[in-house]
Amino acid sequence: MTTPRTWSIAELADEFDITHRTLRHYEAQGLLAPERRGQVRIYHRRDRTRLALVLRGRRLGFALDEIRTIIDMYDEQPGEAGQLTYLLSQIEDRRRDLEQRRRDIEDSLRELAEVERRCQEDLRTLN
Amino acid sequence: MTTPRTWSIAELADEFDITHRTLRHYEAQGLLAPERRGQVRIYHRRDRTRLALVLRGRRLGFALDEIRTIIDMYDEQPGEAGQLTYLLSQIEDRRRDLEQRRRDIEDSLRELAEVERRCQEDLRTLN
DNA sequence: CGATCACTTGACGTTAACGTCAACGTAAAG
DNA sequence: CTTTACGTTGACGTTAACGTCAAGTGATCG
Repeated sequence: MTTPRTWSIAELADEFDITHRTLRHYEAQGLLAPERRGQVRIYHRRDRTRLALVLRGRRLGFALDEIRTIIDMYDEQPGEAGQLTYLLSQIEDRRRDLEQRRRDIEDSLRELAEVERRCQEDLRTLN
Repeated sequence: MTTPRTWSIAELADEFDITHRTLRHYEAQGLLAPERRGQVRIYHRRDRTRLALVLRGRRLGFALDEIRTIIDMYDEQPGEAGQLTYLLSQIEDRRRDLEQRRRDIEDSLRELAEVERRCQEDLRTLN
């Protein structure tokens, strides 16, 4: 039997190319909650996964507290029907947001391609 | 012959649901450069278009100075071959960035769909 | 002609997301 | 046993992107 792997703060910081300050900040914001061995933080695979989600949210330009509510949606254990329908409405909001972003991105990519085309054409006429 | 339409700061702010402060801020950052009739700003269709690009960049989570360099890429009139190849490399960087974001978004959408599915299943078992 | 808009500049305030010390604990290594 | 490495908690600093006054200007309306 193998003991499940854990990480120190420096190991996680290295792997994801962030600082320990960032990790402590995320913890202070309630995004992570690593185990404590005395004073020292021990990150489990679960923390690692959450961190990856946080960083993806960050790449997408979400604020940290938005990210928290999103992530909390994922591993919530919902009880009653009211909470479930509320969660579903939240999901709808998120989906709309993400789909708007996707449209924005695809528009941007199309326009980039157009600029690139003109660029290469200009380059050819220079030769 | 119809005179081309222009906008006041309030009209643009209303239309795009931002404040005049935001518009002045974008101008201070070099993102917009409306005409001046005396002291007063007159926005032309060109400014309107740039504003739309800025706001799209903002929705995508870009910083304002990134947005400026991106937008400047669009309506630059490049002369020599060196600048053209440099511009092409910039375009490549942007494209990579945007494609990463698109992947992130599609992953997020997939996971959202999964959470939604489980939610609706839970709802059914409650009935 | 005084009031009311719509607009202007200037300057300081605010929030988020960390950066950057300072000062301390602790465990292994020489 | 002291140095070194790695970790910890404050606490204040910084930057971006505006918000929020305050105080003034110019056109128009009754």
